Amino acid sequence: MRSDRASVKGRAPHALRRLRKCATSLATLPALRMRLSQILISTLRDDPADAEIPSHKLLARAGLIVKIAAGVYTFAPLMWRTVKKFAQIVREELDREGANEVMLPIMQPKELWVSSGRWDRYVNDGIMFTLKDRKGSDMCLGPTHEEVMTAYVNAQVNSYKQLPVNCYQIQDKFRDEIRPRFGLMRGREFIMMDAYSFDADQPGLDAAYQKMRNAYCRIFERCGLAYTVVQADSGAIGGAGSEEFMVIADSGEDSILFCRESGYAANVEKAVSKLPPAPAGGEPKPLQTIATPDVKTVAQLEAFFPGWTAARMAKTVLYHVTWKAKAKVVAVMMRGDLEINEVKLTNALDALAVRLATDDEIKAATGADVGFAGPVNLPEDVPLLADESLQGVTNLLTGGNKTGYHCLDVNLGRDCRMPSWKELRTARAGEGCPVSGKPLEQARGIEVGHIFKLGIKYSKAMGATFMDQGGKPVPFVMGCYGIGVSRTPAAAVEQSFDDKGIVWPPAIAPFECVVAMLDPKRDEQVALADALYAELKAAGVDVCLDDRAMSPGAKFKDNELLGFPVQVFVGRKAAEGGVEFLVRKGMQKSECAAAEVKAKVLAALGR
RNA sequence: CGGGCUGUAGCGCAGUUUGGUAGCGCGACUGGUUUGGGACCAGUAGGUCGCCGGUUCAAAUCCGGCCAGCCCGACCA
Repeated sequence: MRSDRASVKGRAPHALRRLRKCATSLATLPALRMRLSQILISTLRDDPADAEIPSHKLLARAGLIVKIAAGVYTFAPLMWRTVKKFAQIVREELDREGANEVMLPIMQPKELWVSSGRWDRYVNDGIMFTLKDRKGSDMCLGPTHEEVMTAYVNAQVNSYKQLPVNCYQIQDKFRDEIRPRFGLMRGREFIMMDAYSFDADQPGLDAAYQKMRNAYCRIFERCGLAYTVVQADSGAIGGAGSEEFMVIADSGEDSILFCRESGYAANVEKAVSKLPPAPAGGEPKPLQTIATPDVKTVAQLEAFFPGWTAARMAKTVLYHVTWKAKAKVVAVMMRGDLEINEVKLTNALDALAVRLATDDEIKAATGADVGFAGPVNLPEDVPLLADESLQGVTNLLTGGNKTGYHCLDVNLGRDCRMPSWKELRTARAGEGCPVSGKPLEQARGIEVGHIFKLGIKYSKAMGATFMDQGGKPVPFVMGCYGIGVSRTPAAAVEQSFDDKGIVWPPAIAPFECVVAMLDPKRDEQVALADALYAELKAAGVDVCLDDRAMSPGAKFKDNELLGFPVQVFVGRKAAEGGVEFLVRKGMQKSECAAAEVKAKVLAALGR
């Protein structure tokens, strides 16, 4: 090796030496300037027709993202700078916790997914992009990387002495979303950081999880985002816990409930609440069946039976439930004034999926048309679940299981089977916080991060084990952790914009500062702008020089739209050393002397 | 997967009802005049009207099929 190297160098081929001579010496190159005139920027005057939410409109109008297909985008140079800056923050904070950055393949063989048992489900759900290679072998584009990472670590780690291990990557992900929308928020190709921790036992996992949680908090804090950590549904996987990091924004796809008093916060999919009890039904009365033609909804029943409030009614909703090997129609009872949470229902049944039964399925299962389902005389083969809110409630009003009839004074267990009690209710704003009892508040959130205690689901399925101290093979105890790397900058825009355009948080702005010469044909403006650029650059500011030939008005508008946090305009007062200074957030504009610029920029950036 | 809407120049749109051989604004290009809030004047280029088929002397326009995109539904017993 050593001698090979030396000899190659010593006998460099003639042609290679010539090549070297052609290269320009670095010392003779002019100082590097980030000039906007050399960066591909194409802002639009109008909002694109297909954009709905502010971040999508603004990112598209600023030319920062360009759609190539539904949910598939090109990142323009300035946007890519932003994404790279965010990715770098993610890297720094994960590395601080001892995680290892790797790069896993996007294209993956079917066998890997079969080994974890996920191939059929992902293919049937249509969420995975699949393809065949020239030999006809099935491949897929990774929607997530548990399989690859588990296989990788399993192959490298044999002993408990090598644990814990935490690896992550920042990589393109592919999911064939049912409905791609909102620009970068829900794309079919997107960038994600996914990390996976491997521990010997549960306490190890708990510690790994906590480290990641801390890192995530630092990441979103550094970006200047208003975010909250909420309890999240952990899906059919179960597990000890899962939390989501939510950026608060009106356009968020998730609904969260929270309490200022106790700090309780949860995704509505998971949230629980304290509920005012239903009005007392009194001592059990005899069951009655009453003709209620065309009365099908709770609202109609309240009108039909004056005095009966929805809280004393029990609606019976029929669901078509799918498990791995079977499917069935299930009856679910809920207090009339409350709503069923389908995520909780799916979990309670340990099912793959639930959906409302069709009219035909309802008729087949209950013998009655839609609107008249109830527990009384419900066929034995239809499982009966009920929400805990109905527990102990006497003399209920329910459907009669017969078209055109409802039952009054139904008492569960007496007039029908005793249902299986579950917590199935959707918590709502205004109901009591489960911790403090104070009314819960509601907000919309954009999920930018999700951390998850996986346990041994994948390691067990895939036979990924290490040798413990007793010399026995034991499955890894895993955690997985994701951050939407392309989504988070979009969420930042969603949280920070005004009528003039984007207002980037400094930490992830394409540039922290722009120095714009309003007339690049005037030597004194060019010279002053260039000097200020050099001074700011030397002071560690990520600055660019706007030397584009445009009218002053256009230049103001363009920079406002692009949203650089600090903007310095060199114009007609350049000869006297005067410039204009703009803090984009709040649009505070002032004039100052060139000599003050550096201090003002650093102050505006909080340094 | 259902329901609705849309597809005409790089972008935003009109024209389709009542068929007659394609237009507006922005943008682009050339020349000139400009230079503090998306400048002005003159000129130029750019469109198989999403695709395929049908009706017709004639189709952006009418009919059929397909494709693409967007919005909504997925709390109703």
